[in-house]
Amino acid sequence: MAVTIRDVAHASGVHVSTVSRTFSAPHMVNAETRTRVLAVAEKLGYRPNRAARALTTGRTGNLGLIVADLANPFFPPLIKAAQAAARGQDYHLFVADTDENPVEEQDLVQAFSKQVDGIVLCSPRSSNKALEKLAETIPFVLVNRRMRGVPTVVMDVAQGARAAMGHLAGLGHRRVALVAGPAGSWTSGEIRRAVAEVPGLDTLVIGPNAPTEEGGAAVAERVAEAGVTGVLAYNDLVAIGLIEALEERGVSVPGDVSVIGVDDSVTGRLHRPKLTTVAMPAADAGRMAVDLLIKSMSAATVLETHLVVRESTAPPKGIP
Amino acid sequence: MAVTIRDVAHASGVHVSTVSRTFSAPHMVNAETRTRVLAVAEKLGYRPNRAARALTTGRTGNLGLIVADLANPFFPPLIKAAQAAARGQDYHLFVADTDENPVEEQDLVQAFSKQVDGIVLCSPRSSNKALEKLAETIPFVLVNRRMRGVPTVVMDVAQGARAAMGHLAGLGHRRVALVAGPAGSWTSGEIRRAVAEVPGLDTLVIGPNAPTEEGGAAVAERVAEAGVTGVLAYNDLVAIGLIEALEERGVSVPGDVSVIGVDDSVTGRLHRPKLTTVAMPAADAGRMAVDLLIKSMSAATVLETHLVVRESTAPPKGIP
DNA sequence: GTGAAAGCGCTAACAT
DNA sequence: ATGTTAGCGCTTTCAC
Repeated sequence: MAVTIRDVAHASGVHVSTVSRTFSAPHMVNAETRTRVLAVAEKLGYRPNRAARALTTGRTGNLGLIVADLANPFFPPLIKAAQAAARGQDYHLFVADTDENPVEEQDLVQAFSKQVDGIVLCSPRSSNKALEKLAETIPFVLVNRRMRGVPTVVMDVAQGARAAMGHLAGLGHRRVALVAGPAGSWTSGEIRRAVAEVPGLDTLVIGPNAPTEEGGAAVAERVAEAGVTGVLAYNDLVAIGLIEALEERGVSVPGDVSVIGVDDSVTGRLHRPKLTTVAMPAADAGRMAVDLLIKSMSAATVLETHLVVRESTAPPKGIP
Repeated sequence: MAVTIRDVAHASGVHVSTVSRTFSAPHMVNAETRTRVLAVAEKLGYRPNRAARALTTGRTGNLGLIVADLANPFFPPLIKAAQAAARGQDYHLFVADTDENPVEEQDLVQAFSKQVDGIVLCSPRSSNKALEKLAETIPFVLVNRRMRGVPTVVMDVAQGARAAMGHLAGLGHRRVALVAGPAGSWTSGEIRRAVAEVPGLDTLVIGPNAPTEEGGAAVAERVAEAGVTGVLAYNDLVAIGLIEALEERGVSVPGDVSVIGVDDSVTGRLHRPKLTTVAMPAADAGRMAVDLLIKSMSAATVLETHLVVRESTAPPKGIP
């Protein structure tokens, strides 16, 4: 068994509460007692048990971040930024991956719920109903999913999608395809809705598809046979998978078919041909989500009051 | 405040211990009491508090995994495999990123230590001495770092590095460079040692360097001026950064300089020219590390006994 | 099969 | 400034 607060108390001849205070409210304990306790603690290798502390204080000092797929290059920049924001406010950030599985997603929220103070849920795949239930359990912030009553950070992908389709139209394309993302994805829905509004384009929607290279490769056949000359893919991975599979079939990109991705990931930048893509402010989203989470967790927002001096007050009589 | 075991006990007219048993030892409670308790718990939305449970049982059901940089494509496959292995044995896996910072690394181990049952520490950057101290706190398994007394999974990168240098020698290269990795990296040390043994090659060692594209790009000048015709880079990211920076300077790859990476990451496969690289069994490492960790945590390994029948036993007298 | 009670490691009033 | 006491939510003897 590890060394506890009690061992330290014994060894330094003070009470447990004094040891406790030495760590959580140092200014409340006599300087020389403090140094003695600290020395003993150091010698014994004492480490406060944060889980036990959380039991009384209700605060763990941890945040959770849940993503659909860590291997998707969209997420690392978001995670890194979230982490930096968390560290800057003295929180630790723990990450988990749902493998695109809604059940696992809900399970992970539960698993996190008593060990973190709040959760950032990125691109959730669960239904709104399921998310609403979870929201009662623990504070969370959603990224790329809009939901009534839950703090949210979304990226205006609709605007990007319209720009992408506009770019294709401007190049002279008329018959194009949208290779959509997975079923539970809010982003994919946004893109679908957005492209429907772009005039002058005959848009075939293909999907839902897995948000991976495999997902893109799997629809290459249909894209090649559909007679489209332009494609907007759900994300860079899908775009790349599609491009590679098209070229295997002798369809050249962008010679025969133009392809646009979404995310502006490192992967897309390194691919050849260099991928035209819709840039997503992932790092900003990560940072803001954490800031929002921490803000939403603070017990109450304190609004300033100010004194309005009118005519009901005056110096007491006798004071000129 | 969330609903606790006590609320459920009250509402279902039994004692807390019965509710506790309903969840942690269902067979010890009467079937109809159990269904009643379960129904009430469901209605109230009761969730066992795993942190509180951990306080008495000493078991959290969580594992931690710490990596130097989530954005390095080497890690996601490792993490995914580790996660699958953990889920398969009913553990949750929480991931954290140290940003290549040894202090942060130690800090994270501490932060994890009371909320997980064990930690997989991948490519640690801390000193052996620091790691030894941490190893007393909590069970952990090291990946790509060898240390006395700590379970370890390492990849035989030395053999891969020799093969890489052999490949260059076979192609006729004589003056080559090793672009090494960061200071704390065991892998980088292994590679350095390995390449020193390869005969017939005049090897310039450049480093330590950051294990990123920037790290590779930063040494392009030196590589170009060193008059080497072949390079082994610490990893794929460094190799790619180097290649891009060389080509910007008009040095063609592999026309003027051959470059080899390490990791066989997705990123390397998608880059053009397609990267020659040393494949690392990252997924295997992730899976094995988790298996090893769980095995090392089990209180004791139980060895089978068997009965050896010799001559000291016989039927009782009177039984023919 | 279920209840009573102690205790996991820690913090937070309340005393002194 | 320090000690006392009562829990936080849960499990686990020990009785009955």
